[in-house]
Amino acid sequence: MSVTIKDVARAADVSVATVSRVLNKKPNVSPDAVRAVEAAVDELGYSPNFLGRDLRKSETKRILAIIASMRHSFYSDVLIGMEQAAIAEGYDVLVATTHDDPAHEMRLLGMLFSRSVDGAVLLAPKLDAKTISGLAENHNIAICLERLENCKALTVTIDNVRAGKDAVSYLLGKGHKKIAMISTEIRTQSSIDREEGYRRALKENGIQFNEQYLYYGDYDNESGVSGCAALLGLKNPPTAIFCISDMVAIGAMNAAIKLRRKIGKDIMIFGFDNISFSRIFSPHLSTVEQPCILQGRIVVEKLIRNIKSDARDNKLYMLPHSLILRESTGD
Amino acid sequence: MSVTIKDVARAADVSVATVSRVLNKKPNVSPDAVRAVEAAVDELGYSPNFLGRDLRKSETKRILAIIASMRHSFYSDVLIGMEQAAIAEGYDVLVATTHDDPAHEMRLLGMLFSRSVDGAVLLAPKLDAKTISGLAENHNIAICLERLENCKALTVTIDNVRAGKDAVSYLLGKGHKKIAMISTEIRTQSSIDREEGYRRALKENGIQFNEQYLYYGDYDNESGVSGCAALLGLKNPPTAIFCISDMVAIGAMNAAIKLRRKIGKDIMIFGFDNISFSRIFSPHLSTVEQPCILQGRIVVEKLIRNIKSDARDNKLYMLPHSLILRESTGD
DNA sequence: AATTAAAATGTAACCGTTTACAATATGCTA
DNA sequence: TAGCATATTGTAAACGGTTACATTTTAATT
Repeated sequence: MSVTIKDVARAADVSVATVSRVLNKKPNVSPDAVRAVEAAVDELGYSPNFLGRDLRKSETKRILAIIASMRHSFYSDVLIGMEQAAIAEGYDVLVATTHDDPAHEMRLLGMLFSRSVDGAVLLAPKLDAKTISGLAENHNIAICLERLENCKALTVTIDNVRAGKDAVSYLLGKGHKKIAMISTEIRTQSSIDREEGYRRALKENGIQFNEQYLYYGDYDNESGVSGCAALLGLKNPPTAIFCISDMVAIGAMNAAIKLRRKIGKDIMIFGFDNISFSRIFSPHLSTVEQPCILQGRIVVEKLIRNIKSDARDNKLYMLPHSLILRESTGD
Repeated sequence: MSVTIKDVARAADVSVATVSRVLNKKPNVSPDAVRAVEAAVDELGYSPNFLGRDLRKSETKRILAIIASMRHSFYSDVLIGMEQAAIAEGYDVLVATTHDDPAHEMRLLGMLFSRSVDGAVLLAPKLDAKTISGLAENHNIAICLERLENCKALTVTIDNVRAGKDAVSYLLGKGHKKIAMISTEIRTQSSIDREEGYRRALKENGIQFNEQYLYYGDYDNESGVSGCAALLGLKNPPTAIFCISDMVAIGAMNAAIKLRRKIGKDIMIFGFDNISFSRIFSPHLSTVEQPCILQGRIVVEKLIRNIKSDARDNKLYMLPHSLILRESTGD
């Protein structure tokens, strides 16, 4: 059917070993042989079957990035970082989506178990810590953009407690005392951590936590709309809202505008992620920026180190975040 | 090192053939053997090495989707459709990004040539028609979301000429005579086609094409901003603008707002893609919707059919689009 | 020219599966 | 119980590469 290394060997009148050596640019092969092989390769339009190679070498030089969906655009930057690091080491990055289904996430991890890839990075996993911990003992798994409590697996993320605290502290510093938060119903660790940061900032400034100021939704726009509407409808409404994501923050701004509040004046809105829309939407959104590209680069660098060595680094790495201040907080 | 089918065979006290039969649920294997093998598999934590299997069977049951970047969120829906069709046929879909670099696109196609995947779908390819035509002769390649002039490769897209014509005709139907278009500098076929649709709509309604009304930028927000500003700055400004993408349209709306035009009244804006932001942004955007999920599903169905048979279907399929009318055209 | 080291090449085993084919075990019929 | 069909099992050859090792060729040294 398809042309193999044997066909090339025959055409070039050399052995398969020589062909392999030429193809892999190994030393100790004569210029004549190189020419003959290259000619045969062109002639026949040969390209090596990686299944054979990968099987023999027991490595694929491929890393799988497992993401929930392509909707969330900041995965894009993480991917860029992952690819930079991967290409530098001669690896390729493949992406697969779980559509928020832990079962599908597990199915995709099957590519790792079946040795179709050398390692996998879970971007914001849906599987629980215990499961992943177990798998990470025997496989090259890493987690990025999220941490899992009590999960012994290589993890690269930011310090969401600090990030939440920084954002809220900034609002406090501007003199706000009535600060609300729109968080998520789903208890991801990043939400828990950002909430914890919110609480700590209040506490350290001697402000009593107010149950009514904590609204639960999801990461999407509609949650921001309904959350903001609910919060501003309170008898004693907040003057600032810290949102779990930029999408939520944009929803919140839309709701505030509809209620004729002057954003950045009557009401401050703080987002999280610094998605590209946060500076397209008017007013421009203040937000927390994660170093996405860097996280991607680091996680792949460390994962590849794990793949290459037998000692497994399964530590937690937290990278620095930063605040981006724009119109929505009056800046 | 790692546990193989031989280890399982030894532990279950059967031959590797029997293990393989159990694993693949082949008939004619005794209940005893099934039990023994399953016990051994659990015991040893065995999972089959697909490199071996794939090599032997010369198939991977994997399809690669090659996209420019994850920035453009509507790829997400196409992916969903692709996965639906793939999973129904027992295939997996992997994604890889080119970052708009044709060389990288070619590198990724290498996964196809090296038989690491059974087929590849190019979502909006950057390689030229001739190159792809050549490759498609010997490989299972398909194109989606874009067509290439004179490219003999399986293609699934919409009729962009009609789509452009429909959008502009709608504006004409509302009585507008001065209709501009913001297109792209880069001559992708979809841009060319949508422009052609724009021209045809004008022509059929007896309106002279006005060079000044055709602005060239890219697919991003900033092009919309500068394009709209330029168009509205003309001595004889248009009263409606058809934009090559929703991102551009949103930029255009931002510019129009800044210039204190009432969108949907003083100026109509029409987008393309129906991205989720088009109904979040205020005013809501009128736009052309492509059947993304359907395109994904169809392209994979047909690609898998090609993979399974030896006859190669390399025709062009155009799926129906629709107009979504919202506030930005006064609806 | 003989000796020897170095360079180039080839042979064949191996990676982990699947599967054609052969061999054995089982059940049924007469 | 022999004879035969059928069900179950095992053996070994692929699949397409890489690479250790053996072998041949070439170049260098005397």
